Amino acid sequence: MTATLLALPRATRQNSRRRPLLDAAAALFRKAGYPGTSIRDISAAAAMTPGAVYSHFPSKAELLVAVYAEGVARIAERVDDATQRERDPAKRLAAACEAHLSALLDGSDHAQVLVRVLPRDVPEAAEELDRLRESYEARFRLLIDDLDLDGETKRSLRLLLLGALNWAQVWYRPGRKSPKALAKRFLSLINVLPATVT
Amino acid sequence: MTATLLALPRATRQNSRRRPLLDAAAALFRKAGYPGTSIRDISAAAAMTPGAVYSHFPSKAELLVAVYAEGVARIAERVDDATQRERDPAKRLAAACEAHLSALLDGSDHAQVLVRVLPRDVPEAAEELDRLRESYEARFRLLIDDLDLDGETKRSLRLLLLGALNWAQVWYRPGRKSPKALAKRFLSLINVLPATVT
Amino acid sequence: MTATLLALPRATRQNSRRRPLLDAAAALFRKAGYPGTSIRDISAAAAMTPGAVYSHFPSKAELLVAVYAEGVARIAERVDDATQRERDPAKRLAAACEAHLSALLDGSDHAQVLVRVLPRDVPEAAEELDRLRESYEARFRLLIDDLDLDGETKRSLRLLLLGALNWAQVWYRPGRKSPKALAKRFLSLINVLPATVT
Amino acid sequence: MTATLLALPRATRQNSRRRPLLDAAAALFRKAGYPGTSIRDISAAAAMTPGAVYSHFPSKAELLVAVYAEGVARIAERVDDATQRERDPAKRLAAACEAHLSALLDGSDHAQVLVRVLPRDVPEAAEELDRLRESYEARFRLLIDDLDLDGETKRSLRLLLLGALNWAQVWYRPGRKSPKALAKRFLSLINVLPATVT
DNA sequence: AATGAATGAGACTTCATTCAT
DNA sequence: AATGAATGAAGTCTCATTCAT
Repeated sequence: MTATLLALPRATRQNSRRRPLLDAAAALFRKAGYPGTSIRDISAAAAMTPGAVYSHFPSKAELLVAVYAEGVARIAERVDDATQRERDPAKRLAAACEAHLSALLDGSDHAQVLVRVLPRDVPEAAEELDRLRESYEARFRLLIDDLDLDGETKRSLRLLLLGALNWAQVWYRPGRKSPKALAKRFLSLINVLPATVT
Repeated sequence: MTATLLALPRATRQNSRRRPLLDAAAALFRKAGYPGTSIRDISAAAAMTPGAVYSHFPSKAELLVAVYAEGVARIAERVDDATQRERDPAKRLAAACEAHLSALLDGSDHAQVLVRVLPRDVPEAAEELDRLRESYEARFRLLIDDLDLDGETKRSLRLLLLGALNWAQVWYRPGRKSPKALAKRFLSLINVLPATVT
Repeated sequence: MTATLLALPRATRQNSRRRPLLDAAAALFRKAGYPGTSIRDISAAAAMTPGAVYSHFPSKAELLVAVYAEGVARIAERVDDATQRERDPAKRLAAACEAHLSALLDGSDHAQVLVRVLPRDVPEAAEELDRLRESYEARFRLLIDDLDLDGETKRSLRLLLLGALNWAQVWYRPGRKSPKALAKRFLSLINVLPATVT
Repeated sequence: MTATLLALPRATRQNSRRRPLLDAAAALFRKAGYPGTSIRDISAAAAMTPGAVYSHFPSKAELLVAVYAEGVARIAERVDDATQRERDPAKRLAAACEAHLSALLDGSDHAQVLVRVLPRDVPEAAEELDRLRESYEARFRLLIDDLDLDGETKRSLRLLLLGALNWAQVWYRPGRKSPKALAKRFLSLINVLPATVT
């Protein structure tokens, strides 16, 4: 058994505590926001000492960046997955919106942090966080580009949809209506999309 | 007459520093958010000592509540003003959206704080802040109630519009396009509104 | 009516708020101790502003001294009253102990402050407070001097009795046994006093 | 062996500053009382920064509780030691009283804090402090239970003795008479104890 | 990779007191 | 005699981060 442990690839052992740390941080950032979460809180939730956190991340802001990056990866995976099942551009956009909202309201803590913690509230990392968000939202640019609309309308449509969906985290309470159904409802109000998308 | 003479200066003195204090707080909360703004920052901006702040407000959270209340009053005034100029329900809603977005992006610091600082980030005051926001957003409930739509559509329309508008504070950069024009663009994408509203 | 008010002797009007102030201070000092009571607390309880307190007393410590002085006067009056009804020295001491304990546990806030707030906890006024206490406790010196005991025994008896009685404020809870009965009990344990004193 | 080597320094390091911290706090609490002692005072006396105190105790009140607990341990040890040398119940009680008074007037700062700081002056910790005091004073209950007295007399005797002894801290000045001699004097005045106890 | 103690700055808040009015 | 705002110092405590071990 000891032999097995020692034989594991170095990287695996090294990062063995990185995973729980990242998850604990994601859970707390989502619940209490970035300033509302202390390194002590995170380390306690991950069963470490505060100092140990710095063996994995050089600062609290970098830890947030890592959570953000994972959030992007997770939500992107869900959106990409939903998108690939459709061929019609409007249906692809609709599927993306549904997956997006599901992830933000119901999904992993990491994904929810994308909207719970806004870059402007973490000046030290704002640029990086914006980059990460943008790398994800680029999907919506592309999806909307496939629609037969003029440029200004495309931009407005993107901002309208993402804004309405992201803001849902402010008012959403679980139980009433599923995120998917909410997204469908929103889409049904858009006049540049065919009524058949949902 | 004597009473008037004695009462006036007193009333003036009493509130003389409350106004700059409130304004300084609004400016800083808008710029840096609630946790990003310290009592020291505020008192310095209002040319007071930190302790003096507590002659006017019993806590930082109560100071925020006062800013919120004023923000609500200011944005409500602008929206009400715009609304009263129209008779057609759809046009009234459109005017409200334009005024709302103008206030949030261009208007007084106090109004902008409504969207810059979210209740969930200030647990001690969250309930009160939510009440204040709701007292303002009730206007949109009423405006949408005048449209000829079913209840579920009304609710979705309200959430879609307010979400998209509120979220604009996240991506908006002054210069490009006016808040009013942005709002018009958003409204033009809504299929339950006549194309003539804007 | 106005005429009446103005016609009152000057001193009376001047000190009209001194009484409620003193009483409020006594009540709060008794309940919460000296450091546990702020000028704000006192002024609020007396329906004044904090600044107004300084129209009557130059400092918080001096206010305490005034309460102490009144406490001494009140407890002294009760003890003197009880004492004068007896002729036998031992009975006079017993009556004094009973009155003393009654005043400390049941009596006016002012008297209770004598034991609730100890001079050592208010360095600025310690000397004055000690003087006041001593001026009161002198009664017990005199009463015990009338007993037929040697000097060292007199001193020990005084310290034993006053200590036991004063400390009662620490453990006493109303309801069980009356202060008078408690004092009698204590006295019945003293061998230099005749069994008939109580 | 390796374990021992690694474990010892660690254990040593862990508690190395707790001891001076506790001692500094005890000394200051005894001298100036609880509200009269600031965390800054304590940390300075222990050659730490104020923040470092919180590596050892979560609050000032908890620090006091720790001092109290040690005070109880120390005075209890002295009383138990004195008690064990005697067989006769009355003599055991007398020995306890002498040890008790010695500890309170002459003993370690920690023990003196038991009487210098009263639970009622620290509301946040009052319950815990009372528990600690009671756990110590239980000894006197037991010692007095061994005397041949009725219940009410036992209770009065305990309160009389402990009160008189504890109050000594208020008037005692070193030099005149030893604590032991004082305790003997007090005991000699008690009629339910044989004259031979001292 | 981890510990736990420590730092140093800074957080909010309280308080006795002062003072112009 | 009173007001209410202000001061200035000090209060307890938190926090991200560092570092010897």
